[in-house]
Amino acid sequence: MVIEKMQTDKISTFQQLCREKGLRVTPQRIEIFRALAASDDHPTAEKLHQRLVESLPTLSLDTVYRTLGTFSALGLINKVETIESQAHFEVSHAHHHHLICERCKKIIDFEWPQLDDTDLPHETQSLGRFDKKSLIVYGICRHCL
Amino acid sequence: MVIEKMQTDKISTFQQLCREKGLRVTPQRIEIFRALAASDDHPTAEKLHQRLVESLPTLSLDTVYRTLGTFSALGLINKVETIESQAHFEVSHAHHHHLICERCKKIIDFEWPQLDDTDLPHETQSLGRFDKKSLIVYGICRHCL
DNA sequence: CACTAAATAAGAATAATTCTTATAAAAGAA
DNA sequence: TTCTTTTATAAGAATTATTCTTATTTAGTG
Repeated sequence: MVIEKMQTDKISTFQQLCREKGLRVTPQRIEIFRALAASDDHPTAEKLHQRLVESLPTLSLDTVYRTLGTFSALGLINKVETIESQAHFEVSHAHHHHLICERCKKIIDFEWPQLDDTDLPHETQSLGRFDKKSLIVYGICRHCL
Repeated sequence: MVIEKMQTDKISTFQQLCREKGLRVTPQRIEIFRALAASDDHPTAEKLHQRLVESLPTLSLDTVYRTLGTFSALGLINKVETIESQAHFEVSHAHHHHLICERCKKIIDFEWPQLDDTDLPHETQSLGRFDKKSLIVYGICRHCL
């Protein structure tokens, strides 16, 4: 799978992936993807832009937004939803969920295959076809406790 | 519990609740709460305002935002997080999760006590104290199928 | 009824994101 | 390679969602 490949060698297969999807490989796209893949936090577009202007001084914030949107539409990255106004992003990898610290707003990934494999309650079946589970668990992280 | 009371008779106990919390009972607050309690969708602040200007022609959008913020801080209502930019709101009731139709963006409540009662995977315990689970399941609703 | 603190309306301000347009640069063809 | 076509970018304007400022109004209390 594409996603699996990304995990083992995120950057080197990136150009390949773009071509498969019909996307041009631009320095901006490479750097934005690289920066996001190298992030262990879940940066906002703004934050990524701040990090990237050092290596690409002319990079516009709009390009970061546009590029993240493109990647997200193709499933290369995910938007992480929080209560906050700014969207957070991450490179796609094995399906996972998020812990969010209510104090410092840090977002932590965790996997829960047991949840992924559990069927929704029976009564939801009549409501439509819902499958993509996204769990957010709020609390206080270790550092803020 | 307060929340339980709300379910059985949402409006009539509302004034009582405000007083307990030290909030003044204003026509705006009553109407905003009433309108939200009467909603079976999960309206945005903007949408609520549109509905309310008919009965309260001078109501400002700012007041809707401010009031929803106040109610939310007190736990009377919840902000529902979606990928979209606008926040959605609902009156608090028994803890529940959300189905979101990717096509029409409709938000549907469902309960899953089994999930609520399940402990998080063991390895999350070292990361902090996380308890409030909020599950969103994406898919296609019955009408859009 | 009068007082005081809190809430509101109105519109300005801010923050996040998207759009417009002219320029630049990938990818493919010659 | 060079040319051509098409897509992507930068810059800044525009839009959207939300919050702030300030003057005015009003709920709660004595």
